[in-house]
Amino acid sequence: MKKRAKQLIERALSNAIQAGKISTDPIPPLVFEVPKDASLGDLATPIAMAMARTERRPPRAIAGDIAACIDDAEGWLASAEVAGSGYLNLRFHPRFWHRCVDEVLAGEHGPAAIGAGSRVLVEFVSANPTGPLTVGHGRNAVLGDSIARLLEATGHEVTREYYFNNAGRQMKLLGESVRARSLALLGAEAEFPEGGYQGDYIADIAARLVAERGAALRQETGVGVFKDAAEKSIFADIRATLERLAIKFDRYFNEDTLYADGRIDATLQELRDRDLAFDRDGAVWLRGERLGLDKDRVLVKSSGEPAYRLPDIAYHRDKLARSYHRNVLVLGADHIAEHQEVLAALRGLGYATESIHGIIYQFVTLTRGGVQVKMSTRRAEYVTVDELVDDVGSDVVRFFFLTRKADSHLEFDLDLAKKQSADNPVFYVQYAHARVCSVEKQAASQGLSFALGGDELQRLEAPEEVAVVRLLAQFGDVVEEAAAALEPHRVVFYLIDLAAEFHRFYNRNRILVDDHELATARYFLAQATKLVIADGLELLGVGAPESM
RNA sequence: GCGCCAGUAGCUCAGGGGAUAGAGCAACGGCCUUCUAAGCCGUGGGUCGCAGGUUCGAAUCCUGCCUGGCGUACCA
Repeated sequence: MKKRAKQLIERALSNAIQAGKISTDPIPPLVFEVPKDASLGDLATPIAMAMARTERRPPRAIAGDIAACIDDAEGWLASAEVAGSGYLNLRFHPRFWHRCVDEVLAGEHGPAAIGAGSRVLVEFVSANPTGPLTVGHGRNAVLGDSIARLLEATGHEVTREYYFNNAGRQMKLLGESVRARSLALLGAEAEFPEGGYQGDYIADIAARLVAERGAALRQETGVGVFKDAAEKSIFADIRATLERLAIKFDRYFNEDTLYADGRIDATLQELRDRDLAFDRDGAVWLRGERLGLDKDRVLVKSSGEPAYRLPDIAYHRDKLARSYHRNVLVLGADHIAEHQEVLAALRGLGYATESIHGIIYQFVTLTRGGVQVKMSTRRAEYVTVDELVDDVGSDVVRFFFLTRKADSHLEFDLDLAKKQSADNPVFYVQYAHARVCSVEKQAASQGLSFALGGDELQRLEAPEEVAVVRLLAQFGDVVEEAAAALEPHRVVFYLIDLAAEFHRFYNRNRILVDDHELATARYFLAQATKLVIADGLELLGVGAPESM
């Protein structure tokens, strides 16, 4: 919708310049907004107000000149009026709306391929394989996957990647925890490690291992067998959980490969070569001040083990070497500092980091009975994604996580999600889709069939009918803007608006009326709505049920 | 102390230079002999955290302050 308006006004502006009516150079950005009050028109631009100063004329006069220069040969506009303190308000002609419905029915309503030719890596989840995915990981997973869907829908070539932290101290601790539980099952003395993982899943893994290997485990001196079993088991569980949310990755990048092929050492050496790393107290440090950080940070602990940030830097070097046009990564708010360190180190190594877009989402607050629930994976105090999906289903979980922008804290009220799931707006949107399907069934059972032959859509004259079309026409704009901003929540709010307009239309008008021409017009309006809702829900990874 | 994010209706949140600030939930009152009432219509509800500043115009941008979350680990 905005695309058409933009073409018209851009041409009007150049006409006005040629006619000597406007001299501002350069012209300020041409933006359109949908007026809150539909009586003001379908689209408005404050461009004249933005030029008032340089033109040294009242905005209304400038807007009038632009309006007079509009060359609308195809007749899309019904009017272009100057309003308020200098808005130029456009109102589309009914034939424009009919065209929009036609486009939806023909499947031509989607966003433009603004990302054509652009290769994008989306890294998300990247949870350590030390336990089940929790609510916080759920937000990450759903956000990342929906961002990837938006990018794909706008023509980007997307790779979904999970950075698998299967190296380091936490994994060792995980192995020790399993070892302790296993030996206990075999009746041997085993001290549970300090700060070890206490979840039931550890005992389950130990039980399976004992069943498989028996008493031979008592001879295991290392932790390797236990760690490998735990990693394999937990990884399988994580994958299964993600699949329940309809999330699949194209690639799992294993952290241990960075150790195996020497890239950790190579990265450290390059940092040293550039004097960005130095030794102190038996550890190797990243030189903070030179990189614009507030202090020095440990790269290699005095124990000889790299701290987490060194492999992270090496991993990002690998990503950049793969030359994606954009590198999106989804991170919890607790990783902000680390993200800044990685970016600083990369710049210090001479890399351009403009392609990296970190989406930092704020924490999920979990409340139960109005009281906040504190979570800790190690103490096994958490609510898992699996539990949520068990209780309310994948659609509700996904939709819920996407109804807030990443910057906002998200309160997940467990009581509300579990007991009153029918109040969730996801049903409101899905219901609109199901209602259209119901109308289709009803029509079929009555032996009615509809076809668009010519002017039927002209019968869509009621305000609530036009209001639905106006929203349908915005779908492409919304998806493009959501993809550009990497903000799936825009699609969520759009769908709620569209569902609301459809329900209003549905309640005020019967679709299958005796007047066949009118019934045809309404039937296809409903069809178009159904198609757009299904497309929108698909972007969110939420199903569009045919009946509810 | 420093850094990032947030503060908008009773609650949860959209809007993030532009027209009279919106939605859902909660409260109250209406609407099913007719395509799904998981719906619709109506009513009430606001110092947009506070104070300055920039601007023709500020919930929106800038500065300071207050409150909350998260960081500020030789945890990841």
